[in-house]
Amino acid sequence: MARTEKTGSEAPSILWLRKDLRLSDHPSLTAAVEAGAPVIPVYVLDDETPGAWKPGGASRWWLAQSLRSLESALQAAGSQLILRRGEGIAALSALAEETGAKTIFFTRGYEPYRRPLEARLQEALSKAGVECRRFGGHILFEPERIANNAGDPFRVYTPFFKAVSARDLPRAPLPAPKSLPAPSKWPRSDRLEDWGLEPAKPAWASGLRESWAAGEQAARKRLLLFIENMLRGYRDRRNIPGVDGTSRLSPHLAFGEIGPHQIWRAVLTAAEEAGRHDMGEPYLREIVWREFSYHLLFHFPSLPEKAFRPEFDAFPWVKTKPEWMRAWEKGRTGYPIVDAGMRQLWQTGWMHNRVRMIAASFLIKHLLVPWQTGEAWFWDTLVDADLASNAASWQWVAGSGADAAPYFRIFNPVLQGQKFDPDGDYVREFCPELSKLPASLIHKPWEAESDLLAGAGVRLGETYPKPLVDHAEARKRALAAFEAVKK
DNA sequence: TGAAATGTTGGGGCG
DNA sequence: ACGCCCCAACATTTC
Repeated sequence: MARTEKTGSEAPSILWLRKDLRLSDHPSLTAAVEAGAPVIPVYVLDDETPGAWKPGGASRWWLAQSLRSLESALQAAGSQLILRRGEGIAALSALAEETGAKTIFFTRGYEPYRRPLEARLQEALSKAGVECRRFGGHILFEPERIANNAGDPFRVYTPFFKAVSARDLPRAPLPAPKSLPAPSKWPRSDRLEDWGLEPAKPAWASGLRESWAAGEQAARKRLLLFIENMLRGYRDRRNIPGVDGTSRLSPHLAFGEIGPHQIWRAVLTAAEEAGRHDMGEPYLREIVWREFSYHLLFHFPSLPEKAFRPEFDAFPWVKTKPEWMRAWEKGRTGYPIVDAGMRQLWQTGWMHNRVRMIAASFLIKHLLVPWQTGEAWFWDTLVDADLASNAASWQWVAGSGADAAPYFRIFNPVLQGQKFDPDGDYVREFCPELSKLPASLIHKPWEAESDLLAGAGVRLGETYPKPLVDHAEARKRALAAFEAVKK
């Protein structure tokens, strides 16, 4: 029987990896292994499929680290990672032909450009006699299966959360296979170094290197650390950017180094063991926000480009001022909490969620720059860049999204700073030129007496910028602009 | 997962 | 003692 021929001439399967760079809790990997044929894992760097959101700079850096990590994990399991570059369908068709593969396994995606890609792949390969087998795993529930009583997708978070909570618990995570059956002959692979995923200037990536460890092992370690030390205090600490109170799992989730089922199960188990059934809820609500974003993107594929509420198409954005945009990007707006956030993003590829809301609100409402412009910057600079979460969150802040913050809800960057960074620790870390200011003034240095500023070594307009816009004036202007979208 | 404007209340100063 | 005003402090409404 062919079954006894472990490494014989049996037709192999291809395991097409994308945002599922892990071995555990990986339904398509498990299915490929259980199918019994040799498995050829492949990652295709596809910068050519039209309409795709190509990974930005920070994501490409992370991807390189993650692929390295995955490669060694696969080797430890007796396998390899094949790297190919090019248009996805062509690359996979070629690989199937080279290897004589009869089946291709993959995890489905929910982005608008991935869905036609998967459909066309299936069409192309079936003509060549190759079977496509598609699995879930990236989110908790398939979007087709979650709907309200009318059969429509949810547009409001709370009912969505209730509907999801009422379902059976997400399935138990799958264990990683001990080993992957290897083909007798491995196909050619690109060299990762030749892909140029990491910036040529090492200075740019040094902050990323210092801040993160990519890969499945690091992801699981972080989850355990978070559950062990931080879950209990999450409700109170999650909004304070100056403390390490969040999970920081977002980049691991974005690349599929860990799956939401694993997180869900681990959090619930920890809560049960602590005898506090509801301990995990505040954090799991955030996981469900991610879920909600994916479902929204699935049902409304234009979410990354177009306002969910069409009346916002008429919004009178200010004609883009490149120098304002540059100031925001580089953390030179003159509002310390905004600038600290934007610098954290630039240096570490990540920004605390509370500060994301403040910085995004500032760009949209104080500077009246279209939310898509900020979305594009985040897409390029975030290591956790994720089309669904990014698009849904920017639209949430803009007020144009499903279940969004009302437009007139305008964050006051001074009050937000004082409320969530009361001692100024966060600002001090990322805006060191302000670090000698007292907490009472660190969020509004322009109100400090000149000798106090001098004593702290601050020269407004030189060492640290004056506010780009006056808050009260900007607020009035934003509210006036809002009149245009009121029906 | 707001902020600011506006309204209300009640204590205390003062003629 | 009384009415009047001022203005925190808190509550409600509006943006």
